[in-house]
Amino acid sequence: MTGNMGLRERKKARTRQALVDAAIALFASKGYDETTIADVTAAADVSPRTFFVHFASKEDVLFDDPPLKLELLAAVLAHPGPDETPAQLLLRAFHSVLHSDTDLMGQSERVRADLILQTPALRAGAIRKVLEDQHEIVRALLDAYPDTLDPVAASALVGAMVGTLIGAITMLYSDATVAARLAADPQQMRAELETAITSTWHQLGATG
Amino acid sequence: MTGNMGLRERKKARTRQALVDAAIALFASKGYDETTIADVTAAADVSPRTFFVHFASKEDVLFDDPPLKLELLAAVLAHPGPDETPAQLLLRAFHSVLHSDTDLMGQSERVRADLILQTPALRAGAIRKVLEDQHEIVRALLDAYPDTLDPVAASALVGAMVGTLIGAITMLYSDATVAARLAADPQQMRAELETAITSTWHQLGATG
DNA sequence: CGCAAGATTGCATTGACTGCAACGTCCAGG
DNA sequence: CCTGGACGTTGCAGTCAATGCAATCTTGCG
Repeated sequence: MTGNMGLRERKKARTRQALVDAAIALFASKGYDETTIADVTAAADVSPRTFFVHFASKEDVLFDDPPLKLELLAAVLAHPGPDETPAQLLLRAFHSVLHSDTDLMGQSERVRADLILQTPALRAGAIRKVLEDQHEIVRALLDAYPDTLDPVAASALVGAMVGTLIGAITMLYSDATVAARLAADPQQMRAELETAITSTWHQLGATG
Repeated sequence: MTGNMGLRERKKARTRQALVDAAIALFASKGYDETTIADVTAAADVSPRTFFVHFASKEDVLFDDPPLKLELLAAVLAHPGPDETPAQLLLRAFHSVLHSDTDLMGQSERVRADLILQTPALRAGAIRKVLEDQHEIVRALLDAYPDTLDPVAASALVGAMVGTLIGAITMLYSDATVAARLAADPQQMRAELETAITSTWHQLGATG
């Protein structure tokens, strides 16, 4: 991957990475709002104008790679089992992503998560991304059940899943003691999310 | 309410309303990004500086009154019935809000909803507001079940409800034919949301 | 009337973001 | 090898949102 590009592209990738690293370091030490683009570009030793060649906005530098494994999710959604309900399919897709090799509690993930949770502007940006992804999930789900599922129901279903996860994750990260416990054991995070989903859905089903 | 304030406050309120009206009119005709604060203040016949006396940001002028009836929600949540589960309480609170006299599909609501759905910057802002509200709902729910409910479960539960609603509402508004049908009959919106919630939750409960 | 509080305004400044044109470097075809 | 075009980078000028400060004008009250 990285090896077979020309010197030109390697150089470009290096400046991009320098910007990301500088930005995260500065955001973590000084705070997001207190860090200017000029600060970041100075630390990365490039011109301020260059920042916007690589990123569309200040917050975009933090969302370099997608946190959600959309492709994997879509792949699972593409093949519903016989007699599998949409909700069951969604749950199975979620499990696939959860048990893939995604790093959920790595070092840089922690720093990023802290920044996002602490900065209102970043919170909004992160959720915006998630909502965009949500739309694609809905589309994939509708493709899986083209005749039997109506759009509103599909969107509500996906919204419920995403909402459950966001609710759980938000609380897991914001509670300091819980966050510390999770940081110690990455496996714990999977278990937490697992029980959050199953227990929540079970309770929701028992309202009728 | 409006009558017993002095001339001073009435004037201030009038200025504020003039700004809101001018902003919505201009946003609707020219688009949000293409409308500057200077345009709005010129149309409202006040100084540009005055805008920020009334609103903290450009998007705030659209979120003048909260779309979610938080107080009502909190009031219901404060009095759980005996043997009522958290999920049941949440559902009951949602019903209360839905059947209050809130105008869900009024003219200005439609314009606002369209603007928010079409403008990325506004989507982010709306979500920020919803997340703040969500946090308060979680707190109210935890207060209702201080000993038996753990924070992560509560947050996941509320996230599921809010997520379900956002998913349904988004699709209801973005589908043009559906939106037209709803605009004709305001009562329809309530029914639509009602079935979205109950049917979604029922399906989620049948995943185990 | 006269004064204090509050509403509005002007001015200056910061910082995100954009369009444009220039300048250099890399890479391919001859 | 070397030359021309593609591409990464940069500087410059400009727009616009947002903020702090001080001045001005209006309202309400003694």
